[in-house]
This record gives sequence, structure tokens and C-alpha cells, in this order.
Amino acid sequence: MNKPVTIKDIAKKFKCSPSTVSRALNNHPSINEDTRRNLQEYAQKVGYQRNQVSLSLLNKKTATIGVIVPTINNYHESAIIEGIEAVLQPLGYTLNICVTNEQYLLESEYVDKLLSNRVEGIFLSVSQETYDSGHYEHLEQIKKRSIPFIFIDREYEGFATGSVIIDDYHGAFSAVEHLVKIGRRRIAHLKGPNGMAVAEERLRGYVECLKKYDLPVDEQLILNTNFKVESAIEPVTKLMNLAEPPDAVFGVNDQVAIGAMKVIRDRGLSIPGDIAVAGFDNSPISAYIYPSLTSVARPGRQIGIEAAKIFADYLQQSSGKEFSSKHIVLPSELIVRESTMYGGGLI
Amino acid sequence: MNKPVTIKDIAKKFKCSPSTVSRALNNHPSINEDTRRNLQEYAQKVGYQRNQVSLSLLNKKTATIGVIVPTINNYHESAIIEGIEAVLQPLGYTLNICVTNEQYLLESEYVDKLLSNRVEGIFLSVSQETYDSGHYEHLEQIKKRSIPFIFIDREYEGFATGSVIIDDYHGAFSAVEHLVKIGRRRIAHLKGPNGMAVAEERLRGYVECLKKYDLPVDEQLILNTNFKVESAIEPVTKLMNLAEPPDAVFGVNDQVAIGAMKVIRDRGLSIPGDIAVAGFDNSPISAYIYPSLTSVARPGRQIGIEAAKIFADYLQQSSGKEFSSKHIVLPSELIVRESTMYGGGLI
DNA sequence: CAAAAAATTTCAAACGTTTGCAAATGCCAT
DNA sequence: ATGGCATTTGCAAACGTTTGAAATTTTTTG
Repeated sequence: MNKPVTIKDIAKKFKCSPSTVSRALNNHPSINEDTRRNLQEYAQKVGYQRNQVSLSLLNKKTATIGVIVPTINNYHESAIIEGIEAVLQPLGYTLNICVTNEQYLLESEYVDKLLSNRVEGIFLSVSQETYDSGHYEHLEQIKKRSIPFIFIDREYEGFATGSVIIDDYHGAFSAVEHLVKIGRRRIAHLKGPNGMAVAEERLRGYVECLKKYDLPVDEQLILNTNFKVESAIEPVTKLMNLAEPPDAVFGVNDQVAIGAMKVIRDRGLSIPGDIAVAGFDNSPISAYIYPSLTSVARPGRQIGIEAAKIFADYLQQSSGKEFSSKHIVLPSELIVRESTMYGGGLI
Repeated sequence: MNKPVTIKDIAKKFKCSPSTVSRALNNHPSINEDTRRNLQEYAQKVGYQRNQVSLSLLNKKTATIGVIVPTINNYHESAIIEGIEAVLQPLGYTLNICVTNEQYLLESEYVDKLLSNRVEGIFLSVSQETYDSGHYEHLEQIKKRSIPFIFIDREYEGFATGSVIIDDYHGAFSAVEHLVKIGRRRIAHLKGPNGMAVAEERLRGYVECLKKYDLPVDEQLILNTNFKVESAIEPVTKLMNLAEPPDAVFGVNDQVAIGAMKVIRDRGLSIPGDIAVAGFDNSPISAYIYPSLTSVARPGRQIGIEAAKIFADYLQQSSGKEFSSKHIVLPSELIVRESTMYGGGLI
């Protein structure tokens, strides 16, 4: 590894002081025009690149923010990251993305590492294991440092800090209401992991909607998944084997809805004729599969943008200030497609 | 923002020197047992966290590597990142992920920034615009610094540095060969952007396979897409309107294949009865859509792992050494599903 | 030509940590 | 008391950069 050229190297070469070189390269007005040009040309020639590490140390600013997410292997999560990047990249910030794989230990380690690296802010989407464990000392650590700390999408309820989430409750509610309105009476729900806020909210939307329409809440029709397409297979098979199978399935996300569709089709049943299916996420593919999937749109990119804006605003109201929590709930919108078309029997 | 506790702060509190504190916290043997315990306890209590920035400056090691990718909003790319993370996280490395959105300018800026941040290695997947532009001065910059530099997936051909790619040529070849073997004679190809190595290689596989079986290569049947599902709609519509439409479509990836399936279905044609469809990526969803999609499996995670291993190996053969390029080509494998089942007519 | 003014350059400190070497302290035996 | 040794602590430099203030050089002016 070639050691990078430093300002000192250049100074030695030109028999001047490092200060002069530094000022020349930064176009400081008090530097002689010739000196400036010569130094800049030479710096260019030898490929000088300012050492950001030393600058960070000096200024106590790293221009880096940490993003901790359970996975990036997923339309929604990556849309969030894109949103954050869209706002923060132009401001000169770099993203330090950490993937926890839903593990508490990794999440905790990453928090440590990011704080140690002196990131200027942390965006975090809580991992499943963390919800299960009930630990949140690592989050307290962040708060102690009082750098901007914003939950994206998956928050730890009751933890006072910034958050940008979507209205999972009403999203789920509207999806189930739609199913009711097209005449379905036995609506199953493939729910997400227990204890996870987004999953619980969607479940709540499902339950409350059934109650509103005086439909029974049947525990047999509420089954667990882990958001992945494979995890829908077994529960949906179970549903199909019931004496009285459901006439609609509401999946906690598009992935499990698509998994459900496969099982239903493999049984020779029609969608939505026999069983209507709705998902959550409105992932791009949902419009293109067959039958196209009704889904609740989650503005992932917008979540990222709003979260980044909270951070950017904090920067603006220049310094000294404590980071004050701000909560944003973005609306979700039902997109109706073939998989729940009224009365239809497409397959 | 609370300023973090430093070693100096602790030293002042205990009326000892920073050296003592440093050694105590690092369990240096020459520190008195009591001193050590007291200091450690106090550090713990006030939440001391070593400042990695200063350490990086001192050691000229940042334990960070840069990853530049065109997008993360996609199964394949995120699988690569997961693979890299899986190898490098245990080694204490942090990933600095930069998303170029296929833009040359961003790619170039990110290279600058990463070098400035003194990352210890760079993994890069070339953006589409960079291919178009033919610029690669920014890549020369990386080489000048001679830190490990590895192309992942999308390389700049002829650039001497490490690379891990997959065998796109044979993957495409086997997909097309399969289509020929189930009796198709007019096979269309939805290709990727011009000049991009992976796209060109797949096109080459397609062309060579046709030649092998003495089938004509018809320019009308080769149309452009940009990898996105929407970008398949217009070209496939054009194909369907031909006097003599194709009897099979080979998509440059699963997304465009799924887009093609939609257009074909909307025309009332059957898959694979009328038109067989094959894709590339073997994204998880391809097994669950209807009809399930034949696809060439790309071991994304493995690409990440191999790339990270090249880096890890370089670290091992301790220092001083120049980074020597190493090229790895991973095999791709055809996964046959309903969309090309022999003679079938599922829809 | 000297003195004042302006332009340009250098000094030194700072950011937080580590580490080789020197210094100090304590203890024991003489 | 003194020398010798072991244990423990402190000093100072280093990493690369910036920046206020001081120092130097050059230019202008009377």
C-alpha cells in the first residue's frame, strides 16, 4: 500500500511550512498567487488527497451517519436507504450501513462501533431479536451521547427519540375493510413476528376492522410468519386444510402474500374467486405478477427522506442544542389490483 | 451534542497521566492492579468510548472498506453486500456503502470520498453511465494508492485489478440452449444496456447458442431494457406485434422476464404454451410467481464472500506487499421451472 | 531613504490516542 | 544509610490538518 502524500511531504518539497500548503490548497486569500498555483499544480500531479481522518479529529465532525437495519435484501428497506442517501449525500454526508440480520448482538455491537467511530447521527430500524430480548441498553448509550437518533420504520415503543414510521394500523385496516366490502367474511391474517411494532399494528388494524363489521376474530385464522416468502407456505397450507377455510388472506407483507398465492393455486383454487389475497409494501413486482396483487403502499423512500430531514434540520438550527425528538407518521395507501377484484375469478 | 468523555478527562479526574489511563483501559501489565480497576470502573461509569478517529489517524488503519454499487434496491446486489459483510464483519471491518444510482458523477465522487476517508479497500460494481462514458480516471486513482481494489459483478474490462464475476456467458448459453431443446425456434432476447459487460456477455451467450443450433440471429428479436421491470413492457409489446412473434423470450434478468410475462398474459397468450420465458438471477420470488419462472441462478452472496476473501487474504500476507490482482469467475446454474416446461400450456 | 502599510509566510497549538524510554517510587538486602 | 532491583508512572512524540497570532518580507508613501 503506497502511503498517501501528505501536506508535510509537499511542504518539504517546496521548503515551506505545512500551513502555507494547507492555505494554498484551500484557496486562502492571503497566499501569493504564484505560490498557490505552484502548490496546487504539484498537489494535483502527485495525487494529493486530504486526509479526512485527521480533519475529523480536528473538527470533531466526521460527516458520517450510521444506519442500522435488519436487512437490506428487500424492496422496502433499500428504498428507505435510498431516501436517506438522496437527502444526505448532497450535504456531504457518508452513510455507514450496518446490517443486523435481525440479531440483537450485532445490533448492539454496531451501535458501539458507530459511536466509537463518532458518527454524527444514527438511524435505526430495530431488529426482531431486540424486540424479543427486551434489551435496550445499547439505545440508551446513543441517547447519552445525545446525537440525533431516529427510528426508521421499526421503533422501540416508548423510547423518547425521533422516529419516522408509517401508519400501519390504518393501512391494515383499509386492506381488511376492502376485503370485507368485496364480500369476504372469513379473512385470515398472516402476521409478522410477535412483539414487533409494525406487525402488531397491522394485526391490530386487522382485528379492529373485523370488529367494526361484527365479524368474529378467529384465532385459527391468525398465523405467524417471519416476513419471508417461504414462511407463508406452512401456515397457509394449514389454513387450506381447515374444515372451513378462509375466503381471503391478508399478508403482513407482499412476500408472504405471494407465498400464500402459490399455495392457494397449487390447491387448484382460484384467486380471487375462491380466495382473495392482499399484501403490504406495494413492492414493484406486485403489479406485474399474476394475478396482480392488491397491496398497501408503504412510502419507503419517503420514510428515508423524512428521517434525513429531521437530521438536516437539527444541523441547521446550529449546534449546542439537544436533539429533540420528533415523530412522523406517514400515511399508507391501499392499491387495489386483480387479487381482490370484486367477485372476479381470474384463474 | 454532549462531547464524549476522553482519556484526558479521566486522567484529570484521577490526577494521573493519559498514558496511565490508556494502559489501564487496555489492560497493560505494567499498571497497578488497583489503579487499573479504579480507572476501568470509572470509565465504564461515565460511558467512555475510545475515539476510533484518533486511533485511525495514529495507526493509519481505519478498519473500513468502501463498497460502491449502482443500486441496492435489488435482490442480487444486496446479496453481494450480505456476503461481503458476512466475511468482513467478524474481522472488525465496517462497510461504507455508496449507491451510485448508475451515475458516473456520483461514482467518481464516491471514489474520491472513500480514498479521502482512507478506507483500506474498495469494492466496486461499475455503473451504467461509467460504461457509457468510457471514463475511468477515478479508477486509476484507486490503483495509484494501491489499496485492494476489487470489481464485484460488473467489471471494467481490461482494467488490471481484482474481480469476482459470474459466468454470464455460459449462464445465458444454457438458458437459451434449454429453450431450444424444448423446441423453440424463434427466441427473443431482452438485453441489458449496451456496453455493460454482464449484459454483453449474456447477449453473446444468446447469440452463440443460436449459432450452435443453426438458428438465425434476428436483430428484430433483440431489444434493449434497463434491467427494470417496467422497461420490458414496451419492447415486449413490440415483439408481440411482429408479423411472426417469438415463441420464447430470454430476459437479461428476472425483472424484465416478469415484465414480459405480464405483457404476454395480457395478450391472452399462454406461458409456456405459446411463449416460453426465462430470466436471470433466480431471485427468491421467481419460484413463487405464476407460472414459476425458469432462471439462471447467480450466486450473489458467494460473489460477496469471494471478494471479501481476496481482501482478507491480502491482509493476512502481512503488509508491504502490493495488492495483486486475482480474478474469480463463479459458475451460474440454470433452474428450470414452469415457465419453460416442456410442451406445457399452463395458462 | 526611512517608516508605515500591506502582503505573505511561519509558529505553535489543538484534536485523542498510543508507546518507547526515562523517571520515580517502593522494597529488600546488605 | 545505600545500592540494586522491580514495579509503576509520566514525558514526549507521533499521526495530518487547520488556524489565530506573530513574524517576516515586500510594497507603498511621504
